[in-house]
Amino acid sequence: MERREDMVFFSRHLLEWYHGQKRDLPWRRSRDPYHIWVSEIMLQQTRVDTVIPYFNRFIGKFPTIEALADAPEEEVLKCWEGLGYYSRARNLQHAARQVKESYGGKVPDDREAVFGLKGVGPYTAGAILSIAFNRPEPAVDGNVMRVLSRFFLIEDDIAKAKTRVKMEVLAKELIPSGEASHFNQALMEHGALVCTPKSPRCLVCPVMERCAGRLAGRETSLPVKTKAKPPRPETRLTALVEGRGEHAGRVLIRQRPSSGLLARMWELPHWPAPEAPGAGAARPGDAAALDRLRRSLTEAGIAARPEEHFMAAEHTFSHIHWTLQVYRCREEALPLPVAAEAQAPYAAQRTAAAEPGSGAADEAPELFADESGQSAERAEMRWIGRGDMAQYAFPNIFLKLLNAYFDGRDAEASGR
DNA sequence: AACACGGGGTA
DNA sequence: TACCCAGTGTT
Repeated sequence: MERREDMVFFSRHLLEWYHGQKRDLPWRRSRDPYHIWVSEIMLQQTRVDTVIPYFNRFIGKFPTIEALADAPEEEVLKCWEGLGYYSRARNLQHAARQVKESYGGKVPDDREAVFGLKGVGPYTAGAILSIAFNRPEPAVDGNVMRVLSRFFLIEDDIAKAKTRVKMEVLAKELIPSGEASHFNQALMEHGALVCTPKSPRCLVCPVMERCAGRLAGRETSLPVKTKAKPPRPETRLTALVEGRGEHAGRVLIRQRPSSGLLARMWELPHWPAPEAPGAGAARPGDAAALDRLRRSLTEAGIAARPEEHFMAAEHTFSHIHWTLQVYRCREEALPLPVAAEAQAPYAAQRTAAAEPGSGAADEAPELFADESGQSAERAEMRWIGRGDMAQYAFPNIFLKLLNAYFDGRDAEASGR
C-alpha cells in the first residue's frame, strides 16, 4: 500500500531533519523526567519562547519533585504569575504530592500511573512516556494534528475527540522502532518551525514531495477545525481603595475563591456592572455606576467611598471579555480589619461547617452566601503597597492596573 | 459532547 | 483591530 511507504518516508525524513534542526531548549539539556514533565505542563497552550524564562525560574525554585510538593501553594502560583491557566500550576503541585506519596518521589514510567497524575491527560502522558522514557507512545498536540492532517490529507475536524484518537493511532504507527523520544519531538518541532498554522514553510519542508495536503493545494486550509464561539462581554466595576490612617499609601486587594476563573489569585475587588438598559453602555462616570459600586463595597464589608473614575482596562479570556471600569475609592473612617466579623451584613448566614474551632478552620475557607444566595467563600483581603506585590500572585490585568496606579502616584509625589 | 480555563502571537 | 492558538478537568 502506498500509504505505508509514505509513512516510512515521513518518519525517516522527519527524524533526520530533527537531528539537524532541533532547538537548544532548557528542558532538552536534561534527562530528568521531572524537568520534562514541568516543561510539558507549561507548554500546554503556551509557546516555547514564553515558557523558557518561566521554566528556568520554576526549576531554580523547585529543583525536585519533593521541593515542589513541600512548597506553599502561594509560591507556586507566584512562580506561574502571568503564564495563565493557573489550574495547571495547582494541579502540578497536587501531582507532585501524588508522586511523593505513591511513587517514592520518582516520576512513574507506566501508562496507568502517569495518566493518573492530576493535570496529565492523553497528550502529556504520551509526552512524558516517550520523551523521558523513550516509550513508543503517541503525544498528539495541536502541532502534531496539523502536521498529520496536512501530510496525510486528513479532513476530520480536529476539534472532535474522535479525531484526536484517530491521530493517536496513526502517530503511534509512525514511531520508528526505538526512536519514540526523538521522533515525537521531531513531529512537534516540525509543526512549530516549518508546518506552521498560517504560512507553512513548504519550501524547506523535509517531507514536502510527498505531502498530500500540499500536492492537493490544501496546505493552508488544513487542518479542518470548527471555531470557538466568541467570548461574552462583561463589564465590571472595580474598586481601587486607597487606605487612610494606618493603611495610608496602600491599596486593598482580595483573593479569589479556590475554584473557577483565576482560582486563588489576588485582584482588586470588582463586581458586575448594572446591565445597560438602553443602547448607551454604562459610562465611566455614570452616577448610577458609582452608586452601585458604593453598595457593592458595603455589602462586601468594605468601608470605602467611590470618588472618581480612574481608568478602564480590557482583558480577554478565551470565553469572557472583561471591561473593568476602575474607580478610585477612599477608605472611610477607621481602619477596619476587613476580614472582621461584624461588618459583613451576611455574616449571620455563615455556614455551620465553617465555624471557627471546627478543626479544619485553617484549610477550609469560611463560607458565606454570595450575591446570588449561593454558598461562597469569604474573600481574604489585604492592604498592600507596591513592595508587597512580590508576595501575591496577580493575573496580568491587575498587575497592569496596580503598576499604572503606583507609577502615577509616585510620579505625582516626586513631581512636587 | 460542551464548556471552563489565560495570555500572547500574527495578519 | 480581529483573529488564532488548543490540553485538561468538569459537568
